[in-house]
Order: sequence, then C-alpha cells, then structure tokens
Amino acid sequence: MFPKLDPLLHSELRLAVMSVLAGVDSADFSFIKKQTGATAGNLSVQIDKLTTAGYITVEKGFKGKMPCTTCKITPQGRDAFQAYVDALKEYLSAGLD
Amino acid sequence: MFPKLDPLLHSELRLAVMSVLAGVDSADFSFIKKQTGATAGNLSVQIDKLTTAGYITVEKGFKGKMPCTTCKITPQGRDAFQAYVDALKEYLSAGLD
DNA sequence: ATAATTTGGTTTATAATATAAACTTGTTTA
DNA sequence: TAAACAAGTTTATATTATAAACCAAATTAT
Repeated sequence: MFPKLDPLLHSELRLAVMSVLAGVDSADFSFIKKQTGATAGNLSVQIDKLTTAGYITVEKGFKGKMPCTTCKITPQGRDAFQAYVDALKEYLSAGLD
Repeated sequence: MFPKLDPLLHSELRLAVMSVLAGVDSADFSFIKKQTGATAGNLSVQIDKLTTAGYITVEKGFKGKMPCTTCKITPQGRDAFQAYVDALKEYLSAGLD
C-alpha cells in the first residue's frame, strides 16, 4: 500500500536541491544556496550525497578568478525525483484533493 | 521559497499513519500496523510522538479480553497534515504536472 | 604593501531520528 | 500446564541532518 520512499530524496534539503535542479539546465552552488536558504556546510554534504547516488553531476571550474561549483540533474536523478513524487502521492492522497 | 517541512510529519512511518487516519474515523493499532507494514516497536514510538504533538488521540481499551489501542486524528492533526501537503507541493511542483 | 573582509566552499563534531531487537503482560491453544 | 501467540512498550543502535569550525584564495580597505 505505502511504497518505500527513496531515503536519498526524503530529506528536506536534498529534495529542495533536486527541485531547483529539476527546473533549470544547471545551477551553481551559490545559486542553490540562495534558493534553498541552506548553510554552505549542509549544502556541501547533501550535494555530495546526491552526486554519489548519481542523481546529479558536479563540475568544478572558475567564474572569473572565483571557484564555482556547477550542478546538474542527471536523467537518473530526474527519474528518481519523479518516482519519489509518485510514491509520495500515495501518502498524501487524502490531502491532494 | 521552500517552506519548512513539519519534521513530525516528514517521516515515512508517521506520514503513513496520518494518511491512514485521515481516511477513517478511527483505527486500532493492529490495523495501522497492517496497513503501514511497520514493526510494532516502530509504530508504538511514532504513535507516541504524534500523540504528544496533539496530532492524534489514543484510547486504550479492550476488544473482548484483548488490549486494543485505538487512534484517531485530531482537527489539529488534520490541519498539520494539510499544511504539510501544501508545503510539499512547493518542493514537488516540478514533478506534479 | 598588508591587514581585514568576503567568497566559495570542505571537514568534522554533535544532536536528533528512525528503526528494530529485546522484553513484558496477558491470552489462547495444544 | 506448557507452548505459542497477541498486543504493545522499552531500549539500544545505527543513520542522518545540521551547523560550527575550518581553509584557501580573492577582494577591499588602510
């Protein structure tokens, strides 16, 4: 009845990060930080986890002279996000009407 | 942009419990256990937390000679559930179309 | 020039959480 | 009356989320 929720996505900050990335081609660390309101440390950790899971890719480069970490959702990440949304619907159905 | 998610509801099992209770007048422990597939220990703990939060009420009685714990969602619990659903929509919008 | 501040992060320590294993109390069945 | 089962509760553990502390380089102020 209640499908298991992907623990990687069932996390406030990671879910917010995925939500941001689902809507853009790519986004850099500072942008995601601003959109989510997360602390840098927390964001850094969660981005690592999403990367390890293959849900996003990270490219480190420079914007001018400043370091810049750019993130992008992967097809696998997009699938996982969609699956998570679908699974959640089972839990929320009472409130989605 | 991303509203804070009620940590009491952002839990797989507690959310499932609330989802069950949102759809019925009341439900006893064993029924919830079966619907959610949870272990008794886990369920017991999570029911306590929901009770302490005022999201559900618990009545202990007997069904024949057997102890029977009956749970019911409160108006406050219903509101919190709805608020949680609404908040989540902000996170999921990319996947709800 | 160089000191102070800011940017863009990473590492690490801590506190909270979820979860199941172990336990309890009483009931039913063999 | 012993064994198995029902209905939970308590407690121990492992995981997790989170922010504080830290680091390196760039920018700004003195």
